[in-house]
Amino acid sequence: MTKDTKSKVYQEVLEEIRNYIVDHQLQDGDRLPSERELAEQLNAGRSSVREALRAIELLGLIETRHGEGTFLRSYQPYYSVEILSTFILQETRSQQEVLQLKLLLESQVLSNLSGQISIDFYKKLLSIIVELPKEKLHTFLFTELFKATGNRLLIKIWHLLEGFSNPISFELQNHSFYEQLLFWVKENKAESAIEALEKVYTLE
Amino acid sequence: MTKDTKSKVYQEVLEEIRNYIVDHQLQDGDRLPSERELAEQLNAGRSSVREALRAIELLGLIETRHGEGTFLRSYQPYYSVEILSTFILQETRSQQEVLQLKLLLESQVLSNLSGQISIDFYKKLLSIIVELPKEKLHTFLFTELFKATGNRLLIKIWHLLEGFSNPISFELQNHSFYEQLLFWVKENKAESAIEALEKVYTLE
DNA sequence: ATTAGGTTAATGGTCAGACCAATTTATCTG
DNA sequence: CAGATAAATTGGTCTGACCATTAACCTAAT
Repeated sequence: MTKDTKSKVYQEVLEEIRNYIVDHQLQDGDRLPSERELAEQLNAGRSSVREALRAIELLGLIETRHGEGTFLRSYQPYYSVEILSTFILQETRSQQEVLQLKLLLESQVLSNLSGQISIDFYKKLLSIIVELPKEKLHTFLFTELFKATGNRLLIKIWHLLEGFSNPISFELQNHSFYEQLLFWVKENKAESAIEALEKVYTLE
Repeated sequence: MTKDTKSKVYQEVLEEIRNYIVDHQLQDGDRLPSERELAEQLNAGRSSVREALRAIELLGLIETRHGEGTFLRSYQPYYSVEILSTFILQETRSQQEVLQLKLLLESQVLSNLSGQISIDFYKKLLSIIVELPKEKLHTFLFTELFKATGNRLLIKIWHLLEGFSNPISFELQNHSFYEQLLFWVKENKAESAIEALEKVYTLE
């Protein structure tokens, strides 16, 4: 018996596209082969190729431009956030897990950067924070901090979690909260920052 | 000029399906109309309907069963996360970053469980460790520890990192190393454990 | 030589129809 | 009534056709 090796064509296409990207070392903005080319190369129908592409598109990994082609792009939660938000609301458990992991990553970055950020960087962030609207504070600050760690993979995964958790995120904190957070990190007091952050995540 | 009002059909179908679910108060396990019904009701081609359904399926919101139909299911981000992760991992390609993130997650779980594991659990793990071959020690121990945290998403992502870091993994440690690690966690000395773990990851 | 305008080719967007495969439902038969 | 059989339903896939948009090319007027 050949086990459950029968996956749908569009899933195989998904795999192949991934391989193609790897083999050709495609970067953000690079163009994928046309739907017709892919269909022929992968020995599949164009409709199956399209199913795969639409799925990837909804995830926000590619961008399609009519008449031009299909292009790779840096991950951006696209429609997915909107669609997912409708469904997630009931599923508190998985949502809880997303938040938990998000908190974990954020705590770690605070810890990693504790006492490691320069005065200039600190002042720069502070000056931007002041002018930002309340709802953008969290994303901005942590995006910058994650960038500072230099780990792109970390950033991507965190962004991914951001996208999934956005609609139901925790209660918004004001400017002083994030200024305090940043201050603690600068002063090598990440424990205090993490503690405060955990409090925000767990109250609901 | 009504500018950006031209969205793709499959996106409108997405919307309509969402509305349908809300209007009919569908629960997990409930069945959606067939592809042909949807196509007719929404005045769209079946292929467009399928593009929408495939996209939702990849997101983990529905499940399709050949010959039966399409069913709502509890939201599980893990499937799409897997796809996304593979894309992201392949894209960055920096094994260093993978290891870094993997260490991060492992450190965090050690810290989380520090002083939290029961004697029984400790003894049980210890007894298994003794009998395991050297190359399975790391995966086993951390799999159990991650399980203990109860976050399935966390486990999933960590497993992915495991898979990708396999070829370039660090030098294998012997049994006593992992026994020591576990001991530290039990004794609420996660700092020591993390320190030892970091040393293993960074030497090369 | 430059440029404006139009033609052509490539590409994504969409639909219709056909056929297969898996499953359920209805029907027939003993 | 139970089991076997046939029909209908549904997802899975491919092909071909046509439209809309874009880019590339070519031509002709300046």
